[in-house]
Amino acid sequence: MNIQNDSNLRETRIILHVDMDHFFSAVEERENSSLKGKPVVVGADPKEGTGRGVVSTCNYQARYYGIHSGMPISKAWKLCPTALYLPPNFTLYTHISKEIMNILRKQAVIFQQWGIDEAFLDVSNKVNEYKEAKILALNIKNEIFWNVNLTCSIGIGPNKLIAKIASDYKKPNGLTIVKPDETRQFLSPLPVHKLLYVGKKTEEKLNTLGINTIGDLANFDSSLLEDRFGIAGKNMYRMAHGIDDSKVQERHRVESISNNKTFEEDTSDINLILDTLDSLSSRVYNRLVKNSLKFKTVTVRLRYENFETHTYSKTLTFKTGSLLELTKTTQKLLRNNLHHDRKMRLVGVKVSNLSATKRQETLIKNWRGSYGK
DNA sequence: TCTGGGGTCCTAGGACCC
DNA sequence: TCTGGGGTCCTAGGACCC
Repeated sequence: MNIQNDSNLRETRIILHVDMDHFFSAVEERENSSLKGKPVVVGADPKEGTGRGVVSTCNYQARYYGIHSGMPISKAWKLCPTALYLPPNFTLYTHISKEIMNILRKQAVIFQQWGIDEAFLDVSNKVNEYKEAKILALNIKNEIFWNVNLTCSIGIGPNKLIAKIASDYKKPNGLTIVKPDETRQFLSPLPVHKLLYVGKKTEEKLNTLGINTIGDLANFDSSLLEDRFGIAGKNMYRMAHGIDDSKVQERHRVESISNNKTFEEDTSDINLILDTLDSLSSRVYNRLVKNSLKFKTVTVRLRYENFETHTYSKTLTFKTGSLLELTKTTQKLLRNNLHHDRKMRLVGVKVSNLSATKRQETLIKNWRGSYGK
């Protein structure tokens, strides 16, 4: 692999990554000022320490107690029973997210939303140097604060990877700039899990190879990484050298629609399981209709009490938008694969292999027509 | 610790076609 | 009688993201 050849490309772009600070709990604090200064946890109902589910987001006061997103809500309760526990209000968060994304989209022609509260902006055509990019970032922070009264952290770098790691470097309300000639120094001491797509499992495997920091990874034998991790190993090695050619681009096509339900208590009540499956199918169907989509593949997800999870899918011979077809298929998949000797923790329904219905095709055609495309 | 819900992408084996 | 090579689609599982 020739690292040198890529440096020209990577030095031509200036990318911003904008990340809202503890978004859900920040919104809750904004809506109710009496929460300010207190530990706030948004997530599942803790039920005095017996609740299931996890922490979605928590503010910095709650983090002081060791609480973090993804943590079981029962553990959060043990760490801080006096924190304020709130259920997530997705309707509100989605509404505010749209306001924020509209502000950001106006700042960059090349824009990509990433989750509900993050976005990448390619501002290469808008600013000439990092000094200008910094001014732009400060303006963005001001505009967001002025309009929605929330703070964000921004990272600026020569590609998405660097920008993303930089936005996480100083929080909350941070601004971190990493110029192309500073990337190596910036990345080197950071733990490998800071890299995009290096999660818990990959980090463990890397640690056993004696790789702990991104610097360790950059100095490791690239062909050995490729042998061990395949394409992912190749990408990791490039990332460790600060190289990332991926484009900032908005994705609009939906690949799948799914709904899952974890039972309040693990159950072997077949009627409850079937009723839940049907209601999940209906919810998925409603979203299909709303988006004018048809499906071809149906997947049922079963999770047992020991957390063992299986997925079973069936691809139909035709595309359909029929609720009857969906419920028939999910019920069949469930009946053919259910283990009756174990209690069920979760069931899920997913549709994929999606395509537009006639109605959506017409809408797209009209939209293109009105824009002269 | 006892693990949500909504997604995307990748891998690997097998069926099937030419 | 023993067995190709390329391509696509399907299925199941898994890692990762917010």
